[in-house]
Amino acid sequence: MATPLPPRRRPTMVDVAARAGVSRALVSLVFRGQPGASAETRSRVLAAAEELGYRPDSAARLLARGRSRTLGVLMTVREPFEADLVEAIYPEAERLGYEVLLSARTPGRDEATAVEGLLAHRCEAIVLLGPDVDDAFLAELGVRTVAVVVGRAAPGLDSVHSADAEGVRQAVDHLVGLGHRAIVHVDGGTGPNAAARRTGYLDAMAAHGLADRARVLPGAYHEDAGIAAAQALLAGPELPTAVLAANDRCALGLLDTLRRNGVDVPGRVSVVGYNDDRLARLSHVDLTTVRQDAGLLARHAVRAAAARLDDPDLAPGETELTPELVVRGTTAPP
Amino acid sequence: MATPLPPRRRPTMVDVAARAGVSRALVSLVFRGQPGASAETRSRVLAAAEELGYRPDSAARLLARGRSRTLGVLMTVREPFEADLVEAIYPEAERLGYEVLLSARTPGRDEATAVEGLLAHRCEAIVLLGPDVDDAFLAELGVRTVAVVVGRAAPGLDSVHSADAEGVRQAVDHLVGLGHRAIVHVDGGTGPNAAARRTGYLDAMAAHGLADRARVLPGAYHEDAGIAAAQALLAGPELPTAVLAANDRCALGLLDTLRRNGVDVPGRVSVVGYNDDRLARLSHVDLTTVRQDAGLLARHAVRAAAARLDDPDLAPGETELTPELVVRGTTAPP
DNA sequence: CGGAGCGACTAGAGCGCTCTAGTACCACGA
DNA sequence: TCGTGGTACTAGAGCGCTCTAGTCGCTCCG
Repeated sequence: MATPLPPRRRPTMVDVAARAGVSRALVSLVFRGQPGASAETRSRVLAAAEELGYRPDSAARLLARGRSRTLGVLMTVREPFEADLVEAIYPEAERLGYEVLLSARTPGRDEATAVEGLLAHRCEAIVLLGPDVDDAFLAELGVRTVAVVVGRAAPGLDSVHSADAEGVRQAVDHLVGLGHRAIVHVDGGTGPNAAARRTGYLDAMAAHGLADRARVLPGAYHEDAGIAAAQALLAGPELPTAVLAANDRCALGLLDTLRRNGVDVPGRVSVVGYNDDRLARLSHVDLTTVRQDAGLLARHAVRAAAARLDDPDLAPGETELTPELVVRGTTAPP
Repeated sequence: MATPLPPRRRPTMVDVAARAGVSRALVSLVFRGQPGASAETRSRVLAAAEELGYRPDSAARLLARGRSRTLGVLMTVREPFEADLVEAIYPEAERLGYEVLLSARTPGRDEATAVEGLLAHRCEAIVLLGPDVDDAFLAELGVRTVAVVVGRAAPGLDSVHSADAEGVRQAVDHLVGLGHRAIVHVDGGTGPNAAARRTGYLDAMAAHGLADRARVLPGAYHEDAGIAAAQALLAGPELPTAVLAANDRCALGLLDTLRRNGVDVPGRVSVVGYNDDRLARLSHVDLTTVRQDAGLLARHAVRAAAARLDDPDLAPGETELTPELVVRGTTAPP
């Protein structure tokens, strides 16, 4: 019993072929589901593979076949809206016969690094979720590979995003309709689309003849920015009657800080978010927000990538989806 | 100008070698940072590669080299605590010379599928974050590859988790110390470690002579469970003075629902979470919770994987880290 | 002056697959 | 009898790398 375990080598096609008494090529055929093997042989091969615990090596497969049929997705690991997107990307990719590889940007790992990782693993196309990089980087990436940008426009590349200005306009319309005049916007700073949302806000205010009431507070796309903005508002001379946050996470920070300081929402101040991510929908949050349909965005992105892989000469397209205001419990007449 | 673009083939080592006027092998040497190339040649090779936009193909590299030096991580895309873990895994993996590939379980994509994807991409080891599968599956995986389980014990495999019973005990001690007697536990249902936390709670209560006051409410590891539990408590004959939630997300739902129903936290009811994920730390949440050190868990997990890859005969080990109660603003004397 | 030793470089096999171009065999029709 | 066409299968090249076993000049030393 002192025999050492055989060096538990991963079984290969050769092993399966030997065991099934056929050639390597036949095994390959069977595993690719191609015709040319009799039903009887097919099942013998499958059985042999099963017994050996064989599973095709995708590196070798990748190398041999020109294509990897793998989609790389660049994401942020703690962004609820991106989580919604990722969840919707998997089924659509599978439907089109693509695998998905995820790579996360984190505080210590920038987008370039994350993308390089995906590229080295031979992803045929990269889907970038809300990338926060400059257009030059994207353009260069677009030359090197197929890239689809989700969540913002990207000149020269395929992009899928929602009409931010339109979404913000709906939110402003809603608030004005309720009777609000003092409507503040906490913006997304230099984040993706922040500029679009900001100008959308300013334009919408102007359209209602409230250009002089417009007020933009510097913010960002996370809770802390909402907290800071709320504190700034509380410290100011007078609270606005409504706040339009850069996104839901920002709105959450804002909401909570206001409430903790005794400000009734929506009684005294109305709050509107942006994205309609899972957090906003939680019944205890019940945030009025602008919905971007994550499933639709994801499906469009995957399809754009697939279409471009099928035909590289396709002109890059910008898909703009119309967002939709979802009125919930954080808005009311002033 | 009608010349079609040359079929934008990805450049290979051969191209670089040709351009630099050296052999393929030399280029390989340079890219692996091995000695054996003069500084002058080295920079010529690098320059040629740069000009061509060459990047090593990791599929081919993987195939040629026996090892892929890639770690697969199974995660849930919307779990804040797992996000903390993932963020900590990257730097540690890099330090040890491993790449990281992420694969997400989602409602429509189970753990087995996610793991298969990683395996097909030749991950040498799989790190499973809070897997919700049975031990048989884990055991089988452990035979097929190197697997490290994070967040729960796994017989026969390497695992890294914190001492849940101990963490819960600290929380109960803290509450009892504040004067609480009516302490309810909203549990994690069938989720990983839920049982450990539940018995930890029951034991701790018993240790304080409060066995007959112990009360467990069925719950789960998400906000909705917290909301439901809060509603159940509010509908009950009498509110407890303290609630110990299954995790932070559950605590959050609970907290918010209580507050929205006019229950002062911590004035009337104290709430304790579990995990200390980023959400709990947000200043507007300020949750008293049991901290599991994500960074430490992640580092241990990566190191365990690496150690086992270096020496497959290593006995599998269970690392239990001691959690630590973090007292914040949601607990006070009854 | 004849190697030994060393640094710089190359040839070529092989990693586990895919895929094209076959071969072998069996009806079946003329 | 000989194709003819179809089905079942195989041989072997090649994907882009790595890595072992070299070769080719040098310098250096006894």
